[in-house]
Amino acid sequence: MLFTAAEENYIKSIFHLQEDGSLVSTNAVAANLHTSAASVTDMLKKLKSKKLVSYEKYKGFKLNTEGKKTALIIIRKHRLWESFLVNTLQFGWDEVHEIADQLEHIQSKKLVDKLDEFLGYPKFDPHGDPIPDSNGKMHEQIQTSLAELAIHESGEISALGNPSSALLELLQHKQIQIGTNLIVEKIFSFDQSMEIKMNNELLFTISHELAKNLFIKKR
Amino acid sequence: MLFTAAEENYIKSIFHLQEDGSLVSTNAVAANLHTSAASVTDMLKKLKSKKLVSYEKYKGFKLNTEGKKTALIIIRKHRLWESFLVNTLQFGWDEVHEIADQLEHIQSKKLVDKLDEFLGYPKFDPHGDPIPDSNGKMHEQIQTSLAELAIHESGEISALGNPSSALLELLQHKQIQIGTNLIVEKIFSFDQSMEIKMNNELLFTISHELAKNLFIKKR
DNA sequence: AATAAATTTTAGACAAATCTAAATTTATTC
DNA sequence: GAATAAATTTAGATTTGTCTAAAATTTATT
Repeated sequence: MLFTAAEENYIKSIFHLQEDGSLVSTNAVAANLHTSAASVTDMLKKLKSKKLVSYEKYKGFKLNTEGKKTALIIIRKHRLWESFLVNTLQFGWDEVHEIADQLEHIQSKKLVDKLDEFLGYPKFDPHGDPIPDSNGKMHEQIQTSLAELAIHESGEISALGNPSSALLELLQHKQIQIGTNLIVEKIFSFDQSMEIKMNNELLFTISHELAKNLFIKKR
Repeated sequence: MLFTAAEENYIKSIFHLQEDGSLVSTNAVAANLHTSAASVTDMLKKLKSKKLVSYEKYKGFKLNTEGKKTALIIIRKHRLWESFLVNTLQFGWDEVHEIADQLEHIQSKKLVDKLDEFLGYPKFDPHGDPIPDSNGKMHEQIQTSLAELAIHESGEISALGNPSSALLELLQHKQIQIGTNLIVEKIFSFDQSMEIKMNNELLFTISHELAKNLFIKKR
């Protein structure tokens, strides 16, 4: 099923506003999209007829299963394009949102999947938000970042937050990879840098910035 | 000045139809964009009011200087995105046109310039068409068709005469692409078909029809 | 519980881009 | 050069997405 850019913007907005399973209000969406409440009502009728939301007059609304699936496809595109803009084209993380808001509406599943592959299947975008995979599944942040580990805790590196070329270069040089075992030996309160023992032998100092981008399966 | 996707499509179409400085007809644009003549007339009034075309009722029309400048910006975007899709994301050159037709409408000069830089400032797109630089200047290329080469002459494929999907499919299958080096080994007077050695190893027979559609930079 | 306030929906209008059918202008042919 | 054909424009409608103002409904407050 294909949707217009306007429809997709409403779907995305509703998704972000229905944090848990709660109902969303007309005014909330209107404020979020900088549009009028009347426009939201109009669009809701359309989304209801397309079976993406459950909605009854005056009672609030929320995305149904199909609507959520659609939202995740759009969010996947948005976050992959943001990753591309920051990691590949060297944009600052603060200047990519507007452009990604346009790029997310490009219609081509193959393009998105090839972009994902090119970027190295990143799990998180430059803002640290999780990127849904091609089935709409997100790596829920059950994964702990290394930065959240306490002293003497140990685990195994399971994912990279943001596989930019700069990060990959650093990891390559230090021979850190997915599967590497580590234990936190010390944390300096001054800059929150950590001393980490890798595979029971090598001792590294790791910046807080880097630690936030290394995801760990605890043991 | 910003334009809608619809406006940009008409501007691009008129640009391609006014080869030299000739006037373009309503029907020609309608056919090119698969729309009705009435729609073209409507849009022409709009483009005239925005001072992009010179146009008088029933007399034909053409882009003025500002219109041509705008067209070149759109064409630059289209061809850079095609280069990205083929060179970076490994799309076949026969499957990128539709996607580039969407991407060319993304509004961000900075994005286009950064993409250009990332791609290494390419002068020609995967179909061999010249890419305007950020000032709208194109590297015009004096090209010979393969059919005009004499025996033992050599060169490099630099463009396609008529990149139809049928032609693209043939080239894709034979792994012939822009940049492929070749030398004419033999020409059969019977049907003017040629034996061509590609990249100093592969030997192909090429029909006169195909040779006329392959443009060569001689060496 | 009645009234006031806030929220939401409806009604009617508008701009963009498109269409079909009819009218107009230009081109062609006998 | 008049009749006919082709191309172009106009007139009137339609769809999408938006708006404002008014009406309907829900929620909050005396």
